This record gives sequence, structure tokens and C-alpha cells, in this order.
Amino acid sequence: MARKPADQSVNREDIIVAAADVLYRNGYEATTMKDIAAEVNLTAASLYHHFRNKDTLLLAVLEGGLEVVIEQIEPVANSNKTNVEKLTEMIRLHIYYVTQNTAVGAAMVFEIRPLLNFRVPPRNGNQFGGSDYDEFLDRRDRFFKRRAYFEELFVRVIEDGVKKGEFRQVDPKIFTKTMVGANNWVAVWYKEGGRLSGDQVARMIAENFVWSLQPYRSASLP
Amino acid sequence: MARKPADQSVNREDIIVAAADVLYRNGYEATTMKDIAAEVNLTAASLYHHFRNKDTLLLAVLEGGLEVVIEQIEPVANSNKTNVEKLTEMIRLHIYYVTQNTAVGAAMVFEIRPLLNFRVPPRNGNQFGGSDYDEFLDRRDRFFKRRAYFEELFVRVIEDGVKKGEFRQVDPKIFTKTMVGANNWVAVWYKEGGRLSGDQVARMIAENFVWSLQPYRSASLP
DNA sequence: TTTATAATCAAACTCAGATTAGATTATTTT
DNA sequence: AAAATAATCTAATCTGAGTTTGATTATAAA
Repeated sequence: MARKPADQSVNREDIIVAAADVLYRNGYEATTMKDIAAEVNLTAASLYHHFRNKDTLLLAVLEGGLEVVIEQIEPVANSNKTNVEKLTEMIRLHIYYVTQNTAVGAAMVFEIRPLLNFRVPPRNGNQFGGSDYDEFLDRRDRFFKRRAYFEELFVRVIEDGVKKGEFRQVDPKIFTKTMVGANNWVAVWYKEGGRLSGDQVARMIAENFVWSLQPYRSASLP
Repeated sequence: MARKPADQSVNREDIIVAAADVLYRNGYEATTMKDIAAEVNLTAASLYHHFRNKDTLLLAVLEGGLEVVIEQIEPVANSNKTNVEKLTEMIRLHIYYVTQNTAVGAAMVFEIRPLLNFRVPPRNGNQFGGSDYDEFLDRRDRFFKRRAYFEELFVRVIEDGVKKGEFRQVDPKIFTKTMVGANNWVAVWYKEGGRLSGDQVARMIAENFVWSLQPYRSASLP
């Protein structure tokens, strides 16, 4: 019954990568299904065989990026390193991912809103009415929860660090918001082949944020 | 000849404010001229009496916001305070503005790209062909230069601070990018009436960034 | 009060982009 | 090979949004 997809045919993953790329260049609203399709040598209509509609495709892009980052950061957060080590590593990983995947990274920065203001009401007689619509909303909510979880990972490390005196007294939530904002923003200005490598940028910023949390320090870096 | 505009009629400024507001809620592409017009009780067509087109209107919104912030930060940058004082004050002003004008602030974060990828080619037979098009491009470039200048104000203070030993050795450009990113990002998450006031948030983040630049410090804050 | 022009509107134009319908081709399973 | 379904395409539909046109109203200057 079920058939394995042909090897040379385009699959979901290919389309997601292509979409991220076009999204990066043009932004959601300015990106046409045709643009995305062209990137994988298909027609716009063919995309609808893989994704229900444009919004669902965008969501898939964002979900993918977020999961990868969480996958990398989570084990560090749950390790038994010191909070200083944890935080340094987590920031570094986050930023490095962003520099290596500016397309997805920028999408995560810029394309949240089309998701928030999901306009399309369930039109009767439209394929997208009823349960499909609900399904989308559910998936979107799940995405936002994952996003909150991602931030929560940072908050916990900072809270714990503050409690144990590794970090000075800051507001962990505000600090995290600020930091995550700065880190995501890297996708906007980082250009490959510039003065600094992604790794260097990641290390510099990580060091800086962690440094800013130290309650006491001597004149030279550790 | 020239006629003074009527007092109760809608003016450019009103429209800009309304546009910022709608933009904040919906994003550029999802914002229709009709939406903006409705906000000031006009029809979409009427907007074209005040602005040549949608892109020009967006540009006006961004220009306005940027100029206000520069106006506030520039005198501080040029004052004869210490670099520590300057930077603290500059960040504080920037963030405070953002919290008080989330609409414009978020627009500055999210709506740069529509400007970058200015699609509309000069269509012949269109009112927007020829010199009007060039005029727009010029104005857009001027905006980006102002934007660069805004960042430059921060870079200078940091460079000077590093040179004079007030700050530790950081890369001033990377530091500024990171910081400005974080500050702009405040527009995305700050909600009026939340746990902290705009002023509190501004102070906390300012203190933190400046703190992170100190080459040496004792256990307690100044 | 006349006149010029600013401000506004209603209606029409244009066009692009998302989506659908239906047919066609490709590939795997039986 | 036959059947089933996956992958794709062409062509058409449908809608919404930016913009234009031309008229109408309001207001300030003469």
C-alpha cells in the first residue's frame, strides 16, 4: 500500500531548506510559492502536494530551526558543569548555529509575526476550514511553547547561578530576553566571509555575556 | 497662493503615527493602505494625497523614529562626560524610547527588509517611474546612512573608552551590533503594564552592558 | 464673494499571488 | 504486468491590495 518516495524526487526537507533560503532573502510576505518552487525546480502547484499551504510551510521552517537549536543546547543545560560553563557553551552554540544557518536564523527573528496574526479565517467551502484550521493553530501553539521552553533553559541556568553566587544579582528573565534578542540578531548582521568567523563571533559574545554576570573578577580574563 | 492646511484635517504626522501603529500589529506586507486609512478615518485613496505610495510611507515612519532617537543620543555622545556615563545614558535613552514607542521600535526591527529588497522596478507609464523612483532610492540610502551613523555614535564611545582604559578590550563594532540588537529587541517583548516599567528595563539593561565592559571591579556596584 | 488649492471620496483598474481542479507521469508493490 | 499511489504539471479561478482617475467638498487667500 504505502509507497516509499522516489529517491530523486523532491521531499519535504528539500522544500523546507529552499523556503528558508528564499525567506531569508525576501521575507515571508514577499516570498511567493513560485519563488520557493523555483528553488527546487518545481511549479508552485506542486508544493501543495507536500504542504497544505504557505503558512504551514513557514511553520515547518521555524519548527525545524528551533528543534535543532534545542537539541544542541538542552544536553548542556542538563549536564553537571558549572553554570558559568553551561551558559558560555549554550550561548556559543546558539550563536554559532545562527551564523551557520542565517536563513533559518533570520526567519526566526523576522517571521514570527505572520504566525501570530494568522489572518485566514476558516472560510466555508475552503479546504482549509474546520479541523485543518484547528490543527494549524495547535501546531502553532506548540511552536510557541517550544520557544518559551528554549528561553526557559537559559533562565534556569541563570537563576541557579545567581542562587549559588556564581552570578551577580540580575533579573534572570530580563537578562535572558536581552541576550536571546542579541543572539538572534546576529543572523541579521553576520555575513560569511567577513572580518570574523562565526565561531569567533560566537565566542566573543558568549564571553561577554558571561563576563557581565560575574560578581567579582580580577583584571585579566581566566 | 499657498494655503495653510485646515486644522481639523488629517496631516502627514497623524498618518505616520497611525501607520506605525498598524505596522506594529501586522507587519509591513500584511498591513494594507486601507488599514492605515481606517485608523485615521480616511479611505485608502486619500492617503495618496499625503504620500506617494506605501513604501514612501513606511520610510517616513522609520525616518521619524530614527531621528528622534538620534536627537536624544547625539548630545550625550558629544558631551564631556566620562565614557561610562555616556554609554549608560545612551543605552538608557535608546531603550526607554523603544519601550515608549513600541510601534516604531518594532517597525525599526522588522521592517528594514521591505526597504532593502525594494522590488518595484520603474514601470513605464506608471507614476512611479523615472525620477520619482530615484528620489525614493536616494531617500532610502540616506536612511541607511543615518542608521549607520546612529550605531557609529556607540562605536566611538566604546572605542574611546577602550583606548582610555575605562573599558576592557572588546571589539567595539561587534559589541555595538550585539547591544543595539538587544536594545531594539526590547520592542518585541516589552509589554506596558508588565512587571517592570520601561524606565526600569532601560536602566537594568544599560547597567548590565556597561558593567560588562568594566575591566576591573569590586564586589559591589557603584 | 470669488478663486485657488487642499483634502477627501467613490469607483474603477490592474495585476500578482495563493490556491484548486484535473490530467499526466513515475515508481513501487503485488 | 497491473494496481495503487506519489509526484508533478498545466491551466484556470479567485481574491485582495495598491494605485489611478475624476469628481466633490472644504477652507484659506484675494
